[in-house]
Amino acid sequence: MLSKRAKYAIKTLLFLQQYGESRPISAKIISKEENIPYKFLENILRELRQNKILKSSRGPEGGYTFLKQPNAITVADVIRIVDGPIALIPCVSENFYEKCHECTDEATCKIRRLFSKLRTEMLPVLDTTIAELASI
Amino acid sequence: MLSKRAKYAIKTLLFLQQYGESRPISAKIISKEENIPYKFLENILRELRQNKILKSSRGPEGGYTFLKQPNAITVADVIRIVDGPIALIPCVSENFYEKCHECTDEATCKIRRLFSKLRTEMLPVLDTTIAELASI
DNA sequence: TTATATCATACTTATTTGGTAGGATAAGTT
DNA sequence: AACTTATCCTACCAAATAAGTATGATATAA
Repeated sequence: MLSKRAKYAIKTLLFLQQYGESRPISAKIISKEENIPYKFLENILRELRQNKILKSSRGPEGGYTFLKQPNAITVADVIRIVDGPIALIPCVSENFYEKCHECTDEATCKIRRLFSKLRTEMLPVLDTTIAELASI
Repeated sequence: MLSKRAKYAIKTLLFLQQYGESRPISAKIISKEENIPYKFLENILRELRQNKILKSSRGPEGGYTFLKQPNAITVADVIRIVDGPIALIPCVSENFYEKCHECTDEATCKIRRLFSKLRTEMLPVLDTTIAELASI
């Protein structure tokens, strides 16, 4: 399951794409409009900034805008930052690889093979950019 | 992420497919061979039995065999029984549908649209049967 | 009758998720 | 300078879920 955190993050980026082209948008506004708990949103925004997706400006009229362009940010990027791996088992993850604890032979593991295929099918869908997603 | 429970369940079914055609296989053997904590495995086996995937026989020489045939059990079936929905957000799940809490309009929700497509891509992969998976 | 299994309920423990609290810091406005 | 509006940061907390255990009852073949 996608976490609320990730869902909020995507919603936030879609909101910024729609209203934040020129001026920064504050967490307060996003929180109110997208129905996201304020303090929780702050955490998410910080994470997006630390990962070079957004930039921020302080003070009145401050808020958040894109650092990376919306047509260069994929949904997969956001999920990886916020939730971690796309793959459903760690041993087929490209970005968060981990050996399965009980697995004796990765090369012949049938589950691994299936979930590797699954990841392969999932990725193109999640490689949709925020810009594309907004215009769907 | 796939839970360990689900992974163990699939491994168990693969094991039965390989060694349990004729005689029942005990939890003890599966536990040892597949490296699954015994008592935890018992829970999983019970769930699979209650969901008409396996049947059991008691006493010495007892154990578990298929009730449903391996070519009629899909990986998706197992995941649904053990973990719940395949879909990554509840509002696009066929078998475990739930409205998203903050969502105002499901019909126009772009996230919903994307994750609906994602589910559509995932399903054919997970509709692989245990029999097919064993012979991959 | 004994050994080997499943069966059932309940409990525990660790991790993750979804937040909150409280205050520091920066910047624009008056 | 004071005030307001905002981000920034660390830490904490509560509920839910995941993963695994404990204890004992029940059935069955030898």
